[in-house]
Amino acid sequence: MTNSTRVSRIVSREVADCQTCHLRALCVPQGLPLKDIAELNGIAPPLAPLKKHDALFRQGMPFTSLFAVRSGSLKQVTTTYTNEHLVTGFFLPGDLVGLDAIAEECYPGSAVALETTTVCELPFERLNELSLRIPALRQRIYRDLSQEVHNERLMQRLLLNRTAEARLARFLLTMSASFRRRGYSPYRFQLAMTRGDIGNYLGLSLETVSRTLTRYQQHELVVIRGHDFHLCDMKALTRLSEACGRQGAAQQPS
Amino acid sequence: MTNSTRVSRIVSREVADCQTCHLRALCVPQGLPLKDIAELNGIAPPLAPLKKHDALFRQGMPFTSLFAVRSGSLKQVTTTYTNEHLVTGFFLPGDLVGLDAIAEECYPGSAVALETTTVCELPFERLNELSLRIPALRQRIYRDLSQEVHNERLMQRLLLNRTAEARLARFLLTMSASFRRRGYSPYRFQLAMTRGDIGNYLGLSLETVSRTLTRYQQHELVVIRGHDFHLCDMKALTRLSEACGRQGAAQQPS
DNA sequence: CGACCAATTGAAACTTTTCAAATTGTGTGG
DNA sequence: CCACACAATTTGAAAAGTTTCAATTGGTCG
Repeated sequence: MTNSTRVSRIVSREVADCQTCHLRALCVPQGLPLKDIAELNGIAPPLAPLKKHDALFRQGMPFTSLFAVRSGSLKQVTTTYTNEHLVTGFFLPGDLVGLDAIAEECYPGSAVALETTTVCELPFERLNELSLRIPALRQRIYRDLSQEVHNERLMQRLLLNRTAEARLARFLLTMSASFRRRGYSPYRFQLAMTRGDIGNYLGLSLETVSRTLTRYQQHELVVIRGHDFHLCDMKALTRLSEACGRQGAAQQPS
Repeated sequence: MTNSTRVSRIVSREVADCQTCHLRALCVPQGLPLKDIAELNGIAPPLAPLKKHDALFRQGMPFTSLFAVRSGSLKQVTTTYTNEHLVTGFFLPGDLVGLDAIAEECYPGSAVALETTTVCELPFERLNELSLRIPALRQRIYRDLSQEVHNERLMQRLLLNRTAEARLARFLLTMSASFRRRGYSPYRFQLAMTRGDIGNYLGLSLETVSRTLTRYQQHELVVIRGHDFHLCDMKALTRLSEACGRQGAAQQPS
């Protein structure tokens, strides 16, 4: 349909720096010894920048690499066999994109740039080989994968039993924490995705997202100007995100 | 409180080497054929049977092993820091319990038997050692973990945008598929968990679960007697589970 | 049998979606 | 650079779905 989402994956392998890229890429939750990181240098060339709406990879393409986000952001969209488009994740600088492809041999969703975005490619074959020689790397991959499993599990449940207010509060706080971990301000950040993307991700209609955000502003919890987010009252947001508005959760299940 | 949920985990560590068994043991999504469960006996000795409400492990205990379910069933319950109890998964014979603990060093939830249940213990250290020598095994672990990530991601989104009717239909079909994979009838099976457990898992109140199930019966899609489930009209259930009752999904997110 | 827990059912309150329309923002071509 | 078209956002009001509260039934176990 729209050719603006064509795949642009032209590799420009002339980049030497990338040391920082590796560090950030592979040290998201926890670091890898520096001497091991050095070994990775050869294998992660940054790709040509993606423009907004460009796909890093498309659902169904054979899995070859993980990608570490250097700058910008992406969303992952999975199209189900019933032809629904589900936003299954957002990726910020430092995130590894493609982890959920390892099992499939193919990417189970498309990664689409939300803005101008640059990534490093980490060919999985090479990672695999390296992981034999570098125990810490193997451990790291295990950890990241397992971490994902756990995060998804918990996030899912947390969202399911919650009101729009709580979901959105949690979303904002999660984003805030991401930025904090990366050394950016947790109080003020830009989110390139649309209200529709957020709603899709959280299981809410875009109208509900808009309304809820408006209500937050009226209560002076946040100030939002387009894609510019300003968290003013983290405490209140935290309280909201924890309020278990619906049952099914707090009870003793047996 | 109730001492019936005491931890029973007696390890017997005499391990004979059997690569195939380990490999098969790791075939989580597919489940483990019944005849192979016997084979596991040598390497991964079954623990003393758990009685209903017994915990296989408790949230926070140091992670040491994965467990393969031999018979019976369990639920995993995670208690959040806000003291909510979330049912994060159900495990049937052939399932691997504990995958999401690898990242944490500790089990991120408690595994509680829903009925009399037997499991085999798979010490993770051994798996880890073996994975060094057996590339296929390492691949298998990667794959299973990644599969989980993907499944969780998709399941989450699918549930989030759906009505109670669709969620429950999907739940039943998922269970049905599990039983089919294990060689049991996909049309008739027993689920030991309570309506409350199901509701908690799906993000619905137990009343809604009950009502929806009743409605299914009125339309003759199923026959349910307590924990005895009878799926009569799989097609209709499938149709229901696919109906995207709410927006946020079907739209082109950009 | 009685106590207790799970399941069912009803009715009111509440939340979210849906539909519709107005407004703002953005990028492109003249 | 402006104007236009198109996308994203906001807002309103009615409809739909879910939860909550409350009461009842059914089953199990000591």
